[in-house]
Amino acid sequence: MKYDSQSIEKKWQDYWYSRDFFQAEDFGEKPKYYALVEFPYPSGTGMHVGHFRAYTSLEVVSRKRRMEGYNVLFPIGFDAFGLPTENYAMQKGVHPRKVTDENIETFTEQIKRTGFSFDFSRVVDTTDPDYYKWTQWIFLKMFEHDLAYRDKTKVNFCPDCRVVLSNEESQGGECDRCGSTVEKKEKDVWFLRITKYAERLLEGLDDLEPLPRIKTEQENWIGKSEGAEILFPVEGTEERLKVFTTRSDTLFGATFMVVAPEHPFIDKLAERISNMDEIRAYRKKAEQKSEMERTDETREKEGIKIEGVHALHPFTKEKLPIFVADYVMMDYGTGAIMAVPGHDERDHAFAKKYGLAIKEVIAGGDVDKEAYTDVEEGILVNSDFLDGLSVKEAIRKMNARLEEEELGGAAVSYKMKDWAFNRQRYWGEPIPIVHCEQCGMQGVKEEDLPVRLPDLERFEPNREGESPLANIESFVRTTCPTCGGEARRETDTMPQWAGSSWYFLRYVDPKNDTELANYHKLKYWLGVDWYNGGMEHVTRHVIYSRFWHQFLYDIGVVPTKEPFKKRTAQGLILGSDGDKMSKSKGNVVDPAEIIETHGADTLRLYILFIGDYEQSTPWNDNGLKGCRRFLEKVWRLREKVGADKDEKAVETLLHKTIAGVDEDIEETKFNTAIAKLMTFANEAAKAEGITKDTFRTFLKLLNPFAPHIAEELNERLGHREPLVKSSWPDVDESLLEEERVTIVFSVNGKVRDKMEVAKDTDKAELESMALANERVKKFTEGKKIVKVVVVPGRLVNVVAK
RNA sequence: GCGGGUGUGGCGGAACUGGCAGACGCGCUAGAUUUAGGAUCUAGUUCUUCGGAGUGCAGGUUCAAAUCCUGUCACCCGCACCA
Repeated sequence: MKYDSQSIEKKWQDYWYSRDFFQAEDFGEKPKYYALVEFPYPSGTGMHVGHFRAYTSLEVVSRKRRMEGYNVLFPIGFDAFGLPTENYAMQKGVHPRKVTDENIETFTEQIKRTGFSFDFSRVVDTTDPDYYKWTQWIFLKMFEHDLAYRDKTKVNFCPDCRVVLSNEESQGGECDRCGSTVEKKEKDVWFLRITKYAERLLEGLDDLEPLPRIKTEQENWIGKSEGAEILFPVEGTEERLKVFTTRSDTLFGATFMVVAPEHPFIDKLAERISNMDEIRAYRKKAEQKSEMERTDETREKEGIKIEGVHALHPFTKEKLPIFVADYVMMDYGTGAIMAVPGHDERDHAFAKKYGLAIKEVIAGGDVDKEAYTDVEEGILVNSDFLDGLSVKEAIRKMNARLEEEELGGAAVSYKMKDWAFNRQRYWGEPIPIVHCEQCGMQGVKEEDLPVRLPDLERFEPNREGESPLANIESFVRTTCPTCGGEARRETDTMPQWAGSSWYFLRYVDPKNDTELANYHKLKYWLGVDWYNGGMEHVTRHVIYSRFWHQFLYDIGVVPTKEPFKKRTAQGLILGSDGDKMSKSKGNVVDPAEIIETHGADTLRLYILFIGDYEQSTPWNDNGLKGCRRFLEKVWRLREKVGADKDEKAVETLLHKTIAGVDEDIEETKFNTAIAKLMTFANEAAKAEGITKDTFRTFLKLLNPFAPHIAEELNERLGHREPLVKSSWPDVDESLLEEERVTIVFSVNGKVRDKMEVAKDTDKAELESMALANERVKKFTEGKKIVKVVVVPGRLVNVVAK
């Protein structure tokens, strides 16, 4: 009978899904295992092969864990708020709710047709009021703990459309919709005080088991740098200009100061500044510059001297000119720097351009020519009480001295900024805040959650750059939860990151309507044992969820400090032309189509066999066919079943395969695991016959990868117990050892001959065998044998001159 | 610029702790089967002047290097005037 993947797959999917085989059991007796994959954004185009690559890995792990006797939680859900749905709704006039529901249905169907063993009884949808009620609840708690606050920022604003644009919508300073030049508009927006958690987010990385690069990426994002803050008095005023520096040792080399254009110090001293007009013009120019322009490192650094004010060196009392320059950023450090041209390259270039003094305070280079930045060798000079010290010692001494004299002291700065947490859009969680003229900003009462999104006909933002919600009087008008007076609702919604920052907690207890999840259930299931997702999410998404989790831990809602124990990331699947898949290039592979033509098992297998799991790799239709051929070969393999006893070679190989497949799965080396299954199938096909037990063991190994065909063959073999309920095979260590091994004979490191010998042949014996070997003799002829290296079980190397 | 990663046949990729480079798959070649094609099976497939040479390139350590060290080039990812 032919291998009919379509009917087999349908049959087993019905069987599994109708019997709840994949439902996780709360407080089950078995050891728990929580495998988590990033939930998808249900777009209208259906699932992408990237989704499949992300899910098949932990799908294999989950199926293996169940066979190993674990109580596995392997959930799925939908991160369904977001711009694409809203834009689609705007264009077509269909409500985002309807679009979302349809897309979720399509995704669910595609997932089921692949045979994934998700627990479908725990599906979450971030746009469901029963879900976003808790997203809002967490926000309220953060608001109560002063972690959510409002502040002004500059947003991208299109003067023609009169809407606020995201960075993606305003690339190159032009509005995505109408092409007008985007303006920067000052606006009150919401921030989450993630910087308060910077140190803990850094520390917690030690408990995560990530790939080294994931860890360094998170460290870079947090961007901790240790240095000092120093106060510079401003001559003739009470003002003191605060700078952050990592090189407080070079303080005596500071010859001027630079402040960011936005620095409030400029406004404070406006009256004393004689060239304020010039500075205002420069400011305006800097403001119009896009981030890209301002951060273009090839651009010559330029600035403007502030006339009329000087800073004073805290120790020497020397007058230091102050410049404004846009290469200093307001949101890093203190927005002001002391410039040490002798020992900083940027400051050096700046000093040369404006003819400023360059002072050497660390001996070792020629500071007239270039900045000397070495911190290992240099010795302090021209630095009063620091002379003769190394850089390290000088920093320590200077920081202590600064503290003593109340001029500053050691300080830490983080690159990470607070998290801008709102959008002027409809399709997101409403921020549960009420503005009352009497009481100010008030959180909505817990019992009034969720603040539901009102039904809308039109989704365009209003003309002042506010969210479409601002147009709905019935939504906006409310009463103050504190004084009961008239009040207005906040109309901004949360960004897409919100719902995805805690979804893995909800899977644990998805239907709970009195708390986000029951504490005892969380205690049973957390932490997530293995979390897999895209490389592009390993910084932001993982940091954001860790931040929320740490906060929830602090207020006693979750029992673990960190949410995830292990994080991996799959590489991209490129189009067969080696380019990123995109509609415009026409190189997109549609997984739904592949399932129809080749079958789900073939797709599952190929997507893991395609290459190194963490590396990006191009799609290849022929490779896909190869996987289908392998399954057909396995299908025919059952004709070999019936031997009473296995050939010794088959038996050994089987156990090697068990050990190898097991290890490879744990190390995310799925491609080699599949290669090992192929090797076994090839050998078994060559044997006279194989036993029924051996074939069943092989099917168990295949089962996590290609469960439909494995179940079908298992059943046809006459086994009553389905593989989904069977146990993972054990390795018989005694069978792994082969009795005979191949020894390589080499001369001067070059292989000259090979020989099969008994495994336990000793060193002396191997050496004499090698020296007696004809080929070895030929290559050592006329030479003197200097040395013989014997590695038992592997090789003999004869060194001859 | 800084940090991380990767470089191996025609292609995707293997190679434990330094010990037979190229597993497995694709593609290709020849043969069998077939009216033919497809499918399947068998054999072969790094290059080669048959001495050898060969893991981006140039050195080094070692009896032995894809693997360790130094330098260098290319590509990818992240961050980026970070004080």
